[in-house]
Amino acid sequence: MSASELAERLRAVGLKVTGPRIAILDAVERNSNHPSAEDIYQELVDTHPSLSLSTVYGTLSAFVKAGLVRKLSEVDGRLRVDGTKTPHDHAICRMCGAIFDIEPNPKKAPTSLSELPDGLAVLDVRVEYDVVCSECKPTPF
Amino acid sequence: MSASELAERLRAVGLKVTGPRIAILDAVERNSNHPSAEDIYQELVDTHPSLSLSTVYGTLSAFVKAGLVRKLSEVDGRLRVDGTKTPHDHAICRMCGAIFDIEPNPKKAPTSLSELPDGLAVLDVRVEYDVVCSECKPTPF
DNA sequence: ATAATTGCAAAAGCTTTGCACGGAA
DNA sequence: TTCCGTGCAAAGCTTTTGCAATTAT
Repeated sequence: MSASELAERLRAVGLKVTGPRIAILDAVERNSNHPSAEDIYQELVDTHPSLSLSTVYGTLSAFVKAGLVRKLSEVDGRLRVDGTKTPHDHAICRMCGAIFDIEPNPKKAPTSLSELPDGLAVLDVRVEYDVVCSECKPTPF
Repeated sequence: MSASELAERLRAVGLKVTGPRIAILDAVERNSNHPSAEDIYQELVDTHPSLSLSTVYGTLSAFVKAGLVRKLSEVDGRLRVDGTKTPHDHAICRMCGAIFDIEPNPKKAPTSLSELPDGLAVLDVRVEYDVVCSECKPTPF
């Protein structure tokens, strides 16, 4: 995806277009590895020497809020993001932390008895909705 | 649940029976508030003055590994546990961190379009499997 | 008796914050 | 011009670790 296309996507959600934001959005969407903030920083610091880790954190937070990227559970204490366009489920190995993409079965709810590929032994399943509750929902006026 | 019943449940999963473990298991199962480690520590420290926070962490970790309690995503950077017997989904408010129990619909996979009670506006859905991958799976011998 | 658990303190790790400078609109 | 974003350093929080004393089996 070209820089101008990335810029357009930033504008579309009301974010100012800056060098760091284009670079970070590009990195997140190109990486299918569910990178952490540190991963993204390390990938970009060679080509963007002035980039700082705190900018990566702030930018990812803005992207999540804007819906540009999806946030996974913190895996072993680290934030992980997913910038792919098509939503899917994830399997996370409790021992090594590896993350596998899982295609959801639209016909039934996920259960810990589900058959998963690649010899993945399921210990538990989490289904979590990110919401805004009625208390926090901003009143029109 | 009585102390002897709690002790029995610990023995059943191969954990030694100790005062802190009984107290913590009891607190987790009685609290339907998805408590954090600190929450549990604060609840117990009055009646168990010698209890330490690091013991709560270690004990919760052992309980999760043994399958006695379920682990949620870290909500705003904090581990949360759920000690209820019947699995269910969760809705987490992005603004205030409140956690709501959601009854799963077995007939269809969860989506961000799902209708949720209590005026909850859904921003995203996460489905995550806790697994042991084939690399980490211990070989029989 | 033996091995595991506990509690304390300190360390580690990730993320956030404050503030001054620079850049986008 | 005005406000927002950036970068640096430092602070903040949660969680983990090392170790000696205690406890369960």
